Amino acid sequence: MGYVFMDSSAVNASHLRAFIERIEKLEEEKRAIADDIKDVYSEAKGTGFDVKIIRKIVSLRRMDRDKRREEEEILDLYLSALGMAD
Amino acid sequence: MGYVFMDSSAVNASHLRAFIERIEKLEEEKRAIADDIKDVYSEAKGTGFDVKIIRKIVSLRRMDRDKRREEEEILDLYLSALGMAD
Amino acid sequence: MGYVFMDSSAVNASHLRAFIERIEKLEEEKRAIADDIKDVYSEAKGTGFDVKIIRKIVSLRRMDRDKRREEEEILDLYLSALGMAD
Amino acid sequence: MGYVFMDSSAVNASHLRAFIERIEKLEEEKRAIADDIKDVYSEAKGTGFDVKIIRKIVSLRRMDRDKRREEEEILDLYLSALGMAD
DNA sequence: TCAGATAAAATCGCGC
DNA sequence: GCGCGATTTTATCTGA
Repeated sequence: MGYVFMDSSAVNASHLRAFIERIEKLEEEKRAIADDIKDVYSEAKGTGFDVKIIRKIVSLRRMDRDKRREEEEILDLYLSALGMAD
Repeated sequence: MGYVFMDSSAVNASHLRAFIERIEKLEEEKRAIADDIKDVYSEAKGTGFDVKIIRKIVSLRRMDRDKRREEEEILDLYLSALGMAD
Repeated sequence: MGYVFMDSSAVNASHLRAFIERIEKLEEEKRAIADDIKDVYSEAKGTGFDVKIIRKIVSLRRMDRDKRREEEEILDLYLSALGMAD
Repeated sequence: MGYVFMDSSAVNASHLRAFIERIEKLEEEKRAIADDIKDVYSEAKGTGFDVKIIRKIVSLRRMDRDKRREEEEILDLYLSALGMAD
């Protein structure tokens, strides 16, 4: 703000503003990517694919990934419980 | 309400009240079951089981069920797309 | 399991299985009630009510109840402190 | 795939695969940004800010933006109706 | 444009 | 008290 001496409210306000700007910038980027995803679905649809099926495939592949990760986590839990954790 | 002739606001209010009471009753039941679930976890913990592991097992089994259901759904989608739906 | 003598792992496994089954049964019941609640909202909607508003009413009433309960608890604390608890 | 002559199924499969990969890549990026946002909130919290309040501010500012944009759109409509659109 | 489904954000509640 | 997972509420999207 150009002032050398600022009371703590001003510092706070300035910090707060910075946080908010970073968040809003990131949210804007996120929204842009969401739009890109929508575009890809549209393009796929325009090429004759069934969007519903593609969504389901993507969803199933995500579930596979999630399940695999959860299985690794529970393995770690088991090993910990057995005192064999790395 | 005991009145034979009610204007539509009264009818509305009465209906609204009935809906709200049904919802609140159901939510109370739901809360009671959530408490029961908590009790089972506590009991398991008291028997020496690791709650975290049980939660993970329950979660994995739920994922299995979900995945199986999604796979059936996508199969239906494929069959529909091929004009072979039942 | 039909065996008279089981080692502790088997006992453990059997207990664990029982806990998991109880939890899953309760979770299923909870889910069923959640569905019922959704149905009531749908029915209300079909009767011309605004679901969003009903949700808000239910939420406000829940807050009121919680507030009242908390006030009663504070009153109990006061009474206890005064040696006048029931 | 290295083949000059592919039947249409292979072409389809290849196209489908490409769409799915693009979607998954974008979803991964989106998730990464969501994580970044969470990190900023955490950082703000660590600096002593109330996350709930920051969320509310961000939300209000978003509403303002939407409202402003909507008002501009309405203004454009008016101008169009008057044959004064840019 | 609306309902119904899907996904995201915010909130709640638990265990550590 | 804080992260983390579950739940709930809100917003978005798609197909009719």
